[in-house]
Amino acid sequence: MTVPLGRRERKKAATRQKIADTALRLFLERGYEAVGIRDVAAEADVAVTTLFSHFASKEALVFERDDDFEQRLTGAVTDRAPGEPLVPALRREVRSMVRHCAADGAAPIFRMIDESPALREYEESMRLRHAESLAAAIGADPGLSRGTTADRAMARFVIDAYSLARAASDPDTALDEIFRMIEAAWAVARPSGDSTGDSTGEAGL
Amino acid sequence: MTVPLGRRERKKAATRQKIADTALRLFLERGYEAVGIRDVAAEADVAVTTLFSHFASKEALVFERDDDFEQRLTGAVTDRAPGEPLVPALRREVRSMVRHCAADGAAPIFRMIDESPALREYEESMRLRHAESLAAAIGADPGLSRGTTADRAMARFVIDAYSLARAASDPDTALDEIFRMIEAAWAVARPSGDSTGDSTGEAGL
DNA sequence: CTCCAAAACACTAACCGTTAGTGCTACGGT
DNA sequence: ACCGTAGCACTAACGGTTAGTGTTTTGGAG
Repeated sequence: MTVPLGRRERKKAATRQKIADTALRLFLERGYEAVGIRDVAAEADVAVTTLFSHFASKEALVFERDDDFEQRLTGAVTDRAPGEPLVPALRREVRSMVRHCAADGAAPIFRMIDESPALREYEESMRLRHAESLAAAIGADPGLSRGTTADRAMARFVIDAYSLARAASDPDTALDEIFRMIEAAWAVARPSGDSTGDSTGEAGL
Repeated sequence: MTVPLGRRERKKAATRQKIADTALRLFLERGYEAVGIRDVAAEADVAVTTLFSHFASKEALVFERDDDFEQRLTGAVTDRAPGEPLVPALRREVRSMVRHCAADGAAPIFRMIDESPALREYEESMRLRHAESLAAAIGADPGLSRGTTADRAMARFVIDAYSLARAASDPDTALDEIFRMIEAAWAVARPSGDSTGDSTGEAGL
């Protein structure tokens, strides 16, 4: 577990990285839709099947580092300062993510995403998966969880905030506004019936 | 506009309906993924290109009547009883929609959707389009709109409620819980900066 | 009624993302 | 030094989708 990366794994990682770099370069040069999988494979000097053994789909080439996003979200919940309330921690993290999208280095990539329906669609369904993880992270904290349904709703709202803020002309203001709404929603979240299956004995109030 | 449908349009509509009916029948008989476009076209006795002139994609065959969904949502906003608040009207409409999904007639279709990743993904991105329409409907009512950002967030939350309730083991309870959160969120929605680009002279307060 | 422009429809052939099938080769553990 | 595994390659195909082209149907104008 202590990173005993052998030659094989290093080579594999190198191949993966080479494919991702090549793909991103070609996409930015010629446009996402104008570049075919066969082009990327040829330019990266690998077979098409090899490319698909590293990436599940063409879109996945663009969101190579999407695990980071997921881990930052769940980390904001699990690693927050002791006693810190949930919503501000999430807001801080989401704000940082949104800003990163507009940073000089990442901006062209996100412009490309916004211009391609296929990529936008892929990103949204990726975010939905992230929401599931976030909901699980919230639900795993006994002092936090307010029932499966409320946790899931919360996670969705947070993802919505990210999505909407990124698309807004003034992301910071939009984010503040949406998180004010989220804060209010979370404040009243308190299951009444809770027939969601995980009756873990609500230690509420 | 008073339905002066000529023979041509009637024939066209009939062809479209025949394709949709055939497709749904085949999908339910053999499973969505097991049926190819060429199968549907052959069974409906049309050319593949004709099929695609009526439906934009294979998935669209399943969600043939998705306009209804959109219009019911926006209608719940625009046609609500005078003086009725927004949130209860939306909750009523969404509840009715969720129940319809579980009704005997529609249940097999929605089970098929839930079992196919392609269909689930398509549905989610369809809902996102519906959310845009809903946000526009809310924004179009001067007595309702609380700014572009809040309206959009609200629309997303409502779509989330639908999605989550449909997946919940007890949809009715889940819907109540989420809408309690939505109600609270809407209550605090009030733009402060509002530099969302459409500065149409905010008649606020 | 006749003729025209438009639109629906058909057919072929292909494009593109993706996968199955089949090996070969190089690496890591023993 | 050896063997099992896993990474990689290649061919060929599948399935959704579209371009290109030509034919039929239809509603409307004269």
